[in-house]
Amino acid sequence: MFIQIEFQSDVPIYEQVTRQMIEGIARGEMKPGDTLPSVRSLAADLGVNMHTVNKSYHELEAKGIITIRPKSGAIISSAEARALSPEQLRQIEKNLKPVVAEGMVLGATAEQIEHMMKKVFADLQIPAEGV
Amino acid sequence: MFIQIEFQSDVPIYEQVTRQMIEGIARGEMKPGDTLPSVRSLAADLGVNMHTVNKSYHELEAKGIITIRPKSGAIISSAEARALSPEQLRQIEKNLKPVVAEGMVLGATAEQIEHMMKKVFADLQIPAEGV
DNA sequence: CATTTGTTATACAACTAATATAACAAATTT
DNA sequence: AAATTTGTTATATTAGTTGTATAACAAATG
Repeated sequence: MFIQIEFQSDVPIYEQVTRQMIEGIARGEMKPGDTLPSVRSLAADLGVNMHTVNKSYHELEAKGIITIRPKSGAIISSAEARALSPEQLRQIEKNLKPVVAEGMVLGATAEQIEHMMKKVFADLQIPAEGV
Repeated sequence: MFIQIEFQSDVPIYEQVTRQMIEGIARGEMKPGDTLPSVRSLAADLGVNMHTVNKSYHELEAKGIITIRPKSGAIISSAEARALSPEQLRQIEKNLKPVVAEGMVLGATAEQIEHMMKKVFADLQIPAEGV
C-alpha cells in the first residue's frame, strides 16, 4: 500500500487516507482478511499524527469496510460482510448526484460522464499489468 | 427555485446552496441569462446570513457557472460560456473516483453503479411533467 | 433622489483538523 | 513471564473553517 498525502490539499489528511485505503482495496492491492498497518506505524510512515490515522480507520469502520479489534489491529472485512444495504445504496447515489449535476451544468454529455465513470472503473479494477 | 437547507447536515450551508443551485440549473428550472436572487433576499428566505449565500455565489462563479456583476447581481452563464476544459473534466473525474471506489468496495457491481448514475441523470434532466 | 446591490471590514462563537504528549490496559511477541 | 506493541482515552494547543452579526461604502438600479 502506497499512500501519498498532499499536505496542500483542501481534502483533510484523514480523508485522503480513507480514500486511498478504499482505492487500494478496490484495486485488490489489499484483500479481505488483510490487516492494516498499526495507526502508529502508518502515521510514522506518512509523517502525520497517530490520531489522524486513527480517525481515518474509524471512518473506514463506520463505512463497514474494516473491523477494528481493540488493542490488536484493523482487518479488512470480507466482501460478504460488507452488506450493501439499501441505505448504503442511497448514500452512494446521494454522493454521486452533485458530481453528476456539476458535470452536466458544465456541459458534459451523458456519454462523456459515462465514459469517465468507465475510465475510473478501469483504473480501479485489478489493473491487468504495468499499472 | 426551491432551496431546502438541512441545518443538521454535515454539508456546509453554503455548499448546500451551491449544489441545489447547480441541480436547479441542470433541471432547467433556471436557464442561462436568468438572474439569481440577491444575496440578501435569498439569505432572508433561507433564514441564513447574507455572507453564507455570498460565499456560495462566489463558489458558483469559481466553477464558471455564474457571473457576478458587482453591485448589480449574479447571472447564470450560457452553456457555451461554460468551457468544459480538460482541466474541468479532470476535476469531475477526480470527484467521481472516491464515490465509485467506495461503491465498488461496498460490493456494488459496475452495472449497479451505472444504473445509479442513469437514475441521477434522469432525476436531473428536464423532468417530463409533474414535479 | 432613494433604494438595492455586491463589497469590504471587523468581531465573535462554535466547530473541525491536526498536532503533541502521556498514560492505560489488553494483546502480542520474545 | 517479561517486554513490546496495540488501540484507547484524556488533555491541551494551534490554526483554520463555518456561520452569524453589524456596519459602512460605492456603484447600480428604480
